[in-house]
Amino acid sequence: MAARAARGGHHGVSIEDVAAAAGVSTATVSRAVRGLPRVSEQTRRRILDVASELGYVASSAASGLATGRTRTIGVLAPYVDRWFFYKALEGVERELHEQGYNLSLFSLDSRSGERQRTFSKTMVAKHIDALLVLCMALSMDEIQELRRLDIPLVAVGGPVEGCSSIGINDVEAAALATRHLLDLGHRDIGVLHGQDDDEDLNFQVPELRVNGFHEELARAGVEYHPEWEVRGNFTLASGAEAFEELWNRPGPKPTALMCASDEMAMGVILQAQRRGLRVPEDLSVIGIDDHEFSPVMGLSTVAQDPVAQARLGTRMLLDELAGKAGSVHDVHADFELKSRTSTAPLS
Amino acid sequence: MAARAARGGHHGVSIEDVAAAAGVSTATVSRAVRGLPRVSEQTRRRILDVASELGYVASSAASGLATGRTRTIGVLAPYVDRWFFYKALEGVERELHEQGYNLSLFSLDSRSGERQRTFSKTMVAKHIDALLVLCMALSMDEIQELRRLDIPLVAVGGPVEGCSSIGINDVEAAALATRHLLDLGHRDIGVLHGQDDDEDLNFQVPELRVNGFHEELARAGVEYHPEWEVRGNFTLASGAEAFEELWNRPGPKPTALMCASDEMAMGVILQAQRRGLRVPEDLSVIGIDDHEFSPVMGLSTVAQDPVAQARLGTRMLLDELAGKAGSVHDVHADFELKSRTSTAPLS
DNA sequence: GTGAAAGCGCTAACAT
DNA sequence: ATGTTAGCGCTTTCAC
Repeated sequence: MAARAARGGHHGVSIEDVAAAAGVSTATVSRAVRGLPRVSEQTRRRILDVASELGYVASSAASGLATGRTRTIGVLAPYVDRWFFYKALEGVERELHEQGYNLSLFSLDSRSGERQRTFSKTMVAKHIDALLVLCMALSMDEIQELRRLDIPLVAVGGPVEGCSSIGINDVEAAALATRHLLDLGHRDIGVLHGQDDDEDLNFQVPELRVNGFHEELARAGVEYHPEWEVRGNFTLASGAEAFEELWNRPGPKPTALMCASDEMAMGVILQAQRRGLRVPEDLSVIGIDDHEFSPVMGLSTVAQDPVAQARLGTRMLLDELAGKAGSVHDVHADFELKSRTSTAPLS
Repeated sequence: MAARAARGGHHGVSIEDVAAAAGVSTATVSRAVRGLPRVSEQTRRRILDVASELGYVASSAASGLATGRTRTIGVLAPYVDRWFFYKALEGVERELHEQGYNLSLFSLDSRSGERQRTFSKTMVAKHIDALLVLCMALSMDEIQELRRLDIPLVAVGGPVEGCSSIGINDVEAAALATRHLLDLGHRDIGVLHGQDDDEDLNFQVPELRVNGFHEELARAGVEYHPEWEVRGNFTLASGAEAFEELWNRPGPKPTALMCASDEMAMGVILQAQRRGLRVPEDLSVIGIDDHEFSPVMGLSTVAQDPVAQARLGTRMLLDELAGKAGSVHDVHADFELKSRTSTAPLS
């Protein structure tokens, strides 16, 4: 109570206060509170007691200045209000706080003013010990800037040039989804792309998924219909619109649709039903992701786990910081077919 | 290029490097880079040039230590992977980065180990200049701890004892949803609660929404049926389960259902359709929130805007930090009925 | 096992 | 308008 009046600062108990109250030097307090050796158990306990009594918490600014470490890692993402991103964010957060690290969020999209993604500037720089990049579409310049930061870097959910990344093999995942449709006997299969005009998202992912689709079709010797190819931007609304566009085109319709994301697949299903089509009787639909709504929607999908991917990426960063050089490396995350009720054999 | 070799530090250009290169003192550099007065335009420009050439960025630890300010504000939330939360987070982030502030995320739920929500400890403390609390259920002890931090505090999306908060009037919002159903002629109305066993979420919100429902019913002189009251936890899955539970109960069924959140409302609709019910012909359903899926689902709802609420809360915090005492205060955010196709007149 | 003291890089009086 | 200097609170040799 009275202790804090001792020093001038109106705010915050310093290490000196603790040292004084415990009758030791600040060096010893420092060792004690950080659990370092070279402190007798007896003094350590006394110091810890005094510290907690005084409500002492080390100033991160001060220790950051002294050590050069902030115990904060940054997350760079184009959005946070989209499935993969908020899931991954949750994963990073959990892993980090289990290790006593802080998470600093940088969400930069082209919406945010003059596209002044000055992240390596005032923002990211000197603030964080490592950086995790979530499916950002980065220009070469931006990547250069990031690398110049000279801190551990890892990408999650989409490759970044010259930087280890963890994520599923998008080509294979899309191929698996496509194969599922083929296995059910479908031959007239359309595809809903994931990319539209989104300049923030990692551009490779959508492309890779469509490649997987094409490859699998080719492998099966099934004809590819460009007129059944349509574009969306990963959102539910875009899925609904894409369906509309596809169905408004003249000519025959596909019996199955492979969508580059669950959100779009759900948009397709909803819009199809509104148009009086039955899923899966009239149209089979499969997605990629396994959104939390998918089980209830009965959406068949190729599931991936962003939380696990993000945790893994975070752990690599932390290991690297702990001195285990080479901890950060490329990893292909698991994915798995989940067959539900939005897909059925061709009747 | 060669400049960084000048000093011992292998990492990072310091203010001294810039000062030396520009032929001025560190004090002048400090003023110049922060846009403070008392620097001639000429020297300022020279310093800025040198600084950018050297890639100088001030160490936040050092300036934090010197000023006592971190230019970081914290966000405390039970989840980040749920609608209100990721939307609000997006809002905070945008507002913050426009002002050159950083966002530090603390997501604490009872899942995270031994419920050691030690936020006021190592985590939050000394790390942030202000804190925004997102619909957290806080114990009295925890609230005490937070207040002891002695930094500006604001709650968004649910009242926190002894702390200004911004959010919609949940009672009125629920009443509005209920009134919509009444106006359509419905008299047999069920309600889907928002709370189940969630100890992390702010407990008041679910309760308030149900209160609004009850009050509106009473006001209209319509009988309340406890057997049409069922509980969920704000998720889609819980909505589906709740519908199932409700419909499995013996006795007559309601013709309309007021749900405490859109996610649950969507779960209800999906499950109802699976059971062969038509929405809205056989059952009208209304939610609260206006989830991004709701327009496509045709879900009628009482819309609120978490992004705007979060931005406002953030701005208040920033204003308070800027010295405008009293900037943080209670605000009731807007909400609005959006009538779509999940509700229809009683036939 | 413990203490003294020199920084870490910046800011804020206070000179000039 | 610019420079000097004394910290901010912690960590970390290096003595003892």
